[in-house]
Amino acid sequence: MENTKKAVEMPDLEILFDLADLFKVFGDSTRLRIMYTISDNEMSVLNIAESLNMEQSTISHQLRVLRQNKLVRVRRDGKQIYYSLDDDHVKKIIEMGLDHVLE
Amino acid sequence: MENTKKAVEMPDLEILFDLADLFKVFGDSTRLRIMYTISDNEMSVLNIAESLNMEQSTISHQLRVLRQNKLVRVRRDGKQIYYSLDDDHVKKIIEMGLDHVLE
DNA sequence: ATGTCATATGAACACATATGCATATGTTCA
DNA sequence: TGAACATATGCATATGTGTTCATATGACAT
Repeated sequence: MENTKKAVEMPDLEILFDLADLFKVFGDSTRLRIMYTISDNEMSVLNIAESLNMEQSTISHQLRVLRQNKLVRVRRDGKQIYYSLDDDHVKKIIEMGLDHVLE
Repeated sequence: MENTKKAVEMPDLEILFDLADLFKVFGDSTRLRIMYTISDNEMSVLNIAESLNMEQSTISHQLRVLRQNKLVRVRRDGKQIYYSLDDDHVKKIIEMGLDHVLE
């Protein structure tokens, strides 16, 4: 074999759009902070807002984005709604990026 | 141990901004297409543009973004400048995202 | 040096997006 | 039912971003 690199076929355009949309979600520091905040424990919206010292509505807006992209789990308990990271998959994506940034 | 999830410490804000900036780069379908195009072979700017059926300047602008984020390697040969993906690291980030999108 | 080709850059525009304010929705408890 | 609390949503706005056009920069050959 001349070339050791495997040819990676380009996914369909539609999938590429979805992929770009996914990475867009990770491309905002507020959302990253939210993800870190709920990475080990679920948290209510207000708790997240206080923890990050930001407006409740800002957090709520961004949580919606995370929800729509299936990156968080949601659980209602009375008046409060608790959010947590959906899976370790999400953490891995972040860690991969972090590796690149830190090197 | 009650909680099996490891507590992941939140990186400093400055690093989070860098991290968000990195993911922003992946958050555009044109740049993703460019990355796929040069993932197994280096390619000249014009070749990339023709291959994706886009303006040369559009590609050039986006290649600059990729360059600034150290995601591509650059090699000059005469009048042409050849771009290739910087490392397999980049591919892994894309694949991670793809896994999430396709599931 | 001049013309030609390849690439990069600047400006302008259209479009997307993050945030904050005000308010609506939904839940609990009295 | 009504008050109090938690969350979500609509709107307005400021800021960011992708693309195109025109042009500059740089390299090569004659």
